[in-house]
Amino acid sequence: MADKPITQILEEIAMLLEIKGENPFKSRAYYNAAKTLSTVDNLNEVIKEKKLREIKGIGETIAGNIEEYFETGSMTYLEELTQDVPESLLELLQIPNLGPKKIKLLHDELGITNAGELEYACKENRLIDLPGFGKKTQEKILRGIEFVKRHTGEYLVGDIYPLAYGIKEKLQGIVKGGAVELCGSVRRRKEIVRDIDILVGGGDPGTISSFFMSLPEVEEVLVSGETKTSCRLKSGIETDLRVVSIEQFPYALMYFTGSKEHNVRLRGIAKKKGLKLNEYGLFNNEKLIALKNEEEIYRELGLAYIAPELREDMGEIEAAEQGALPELVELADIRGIFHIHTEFSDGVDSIEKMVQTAKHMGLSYIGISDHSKSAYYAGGLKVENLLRQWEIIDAFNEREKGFRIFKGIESDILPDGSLDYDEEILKQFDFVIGSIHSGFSLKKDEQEARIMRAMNNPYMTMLGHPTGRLLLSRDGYDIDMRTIIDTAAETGTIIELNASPYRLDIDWRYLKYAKERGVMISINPDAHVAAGLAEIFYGVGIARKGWQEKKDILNTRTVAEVAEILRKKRVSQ
DNA sequence: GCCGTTTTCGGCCCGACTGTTTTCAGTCG
Repeated sequence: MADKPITQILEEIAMLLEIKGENPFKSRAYYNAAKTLSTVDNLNEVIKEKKLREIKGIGETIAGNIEEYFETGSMTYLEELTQDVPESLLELLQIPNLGPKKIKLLHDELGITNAGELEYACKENRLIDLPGFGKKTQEKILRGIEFVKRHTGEYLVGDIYPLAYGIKEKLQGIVKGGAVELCGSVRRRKEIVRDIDILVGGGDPGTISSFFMSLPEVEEVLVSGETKTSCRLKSGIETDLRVVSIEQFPYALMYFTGSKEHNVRLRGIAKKKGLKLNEYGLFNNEKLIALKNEEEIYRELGLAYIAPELREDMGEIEAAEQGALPELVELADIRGIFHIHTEFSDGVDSIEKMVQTAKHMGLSYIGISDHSKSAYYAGGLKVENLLRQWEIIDAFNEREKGFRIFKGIESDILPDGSLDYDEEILKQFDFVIGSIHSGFSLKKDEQEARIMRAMNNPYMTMLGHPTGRLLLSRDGYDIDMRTIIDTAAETGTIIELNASPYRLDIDWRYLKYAKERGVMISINPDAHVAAGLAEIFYGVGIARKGWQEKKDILNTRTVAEVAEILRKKRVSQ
């Protein structure tokens, strides 16, 4: 069976077609097919039963290609394509401001096939004379290459967590009576991870390591020793497995969870008490102080238990000494979800499907917020479509008393800081998320002024994805987040913690400040498909990293409380 | 390449911005 997921193959074909300069709609057909298939649960079955053609967007040609790939492990069409356009050109699409047309020109005129060659060509000033290029473009491309290089070897937690969790589960299946835990940045719930650390306590190291190395996820074995095995997975990420005795497990868990900075502080505290702390134990004159879990180790050091998410040496040790740690919000505290797109704009699912999924998750309300009219690319809602959506929502709320849909919008914040509809419309929403989707490169003071003006609008309930960053691919716009948080505090505006693994924006490093300023946070998945609601999980992880408690989060509140909070800003102004 | 009671052929989302131009192509969202 084939190696790469079929959706990835289809996307690659789409990109190759773009670079080749073929009919753009042909390329889009492949993109669309990839997107559609990524939401099909039992894809293998569908392919086997020859039912691909029944899916909208999959026709004879694409279905045939997919079937060939599944039966033979290769695809003639893809192979033909890569004869003309080398696959290595695809990596150039990662570079900002570089699209298929320019890449084709670079390939045809300068024979460039990868990022390294392109960088060299920039340094040699060979791009300047190409038609459509100039000095600025060359500089931009060079900066873009730097950006991409800075982030190689980094992965989105959303891509890695399910993978890591799956491996953990498999290991758990063979380690009887022992313990298996994910450590490192994954356990600390960082937004970006560089590797996966897995710790096993108990069991035979040889057996466990062999099992790990033989997993289908593994591409190659890098290191294979007594207690440590390192593999590169097919996804490219390095994964370290360590096997220790069950007695060593808590100390090793603490040690391999990190962060390094947190560990350094802990070892310092141990030293002051005349003790020694390392991955094998806490020792008093070489004599092990036997402890059963991390809680006991922290207690022995005179500290309250510090949750993994907080272990960044950003004030948690001092707080643990003083018994002033926060009681962190938990996934189970979430009662409802805002920032949901539906088929009315660029989402794929209906309001009903979203409600159904939310109910299934045990939630008691959702807030629908499709794009506003200026967001053409995302099918932003004209007023007549809004009215149609409101009718559906009103009818639902009338019919079902146990679940509430809040009427909202993700309104573009226009370049002058105004919102996208007249007051007459705005006042009919239960909530308005104001977001920036254009004009990313305004000067810092202009961008801040724009956002601040929007926040001063009494109808803007919350600020969506405050920096607009896309993790590992685009920096956020240039703003001082503290200024924005201050304005949120002054205007009573809620700040979104966008839970999409691509964003995780506001950054957790600012959440503590937001808490100090009394700014309320809403953890929003920005879901464009029903399955996206589950991404709230990543948002809760980030909220915990930012010291957020249940009371700090809008969507831990009951329907009645939420309704009251959403109204507060507009009646107070 | 896909789709269809406006269509089996001719559409398929489109406007802003940038840098390159002298009226526009490419990229982005």
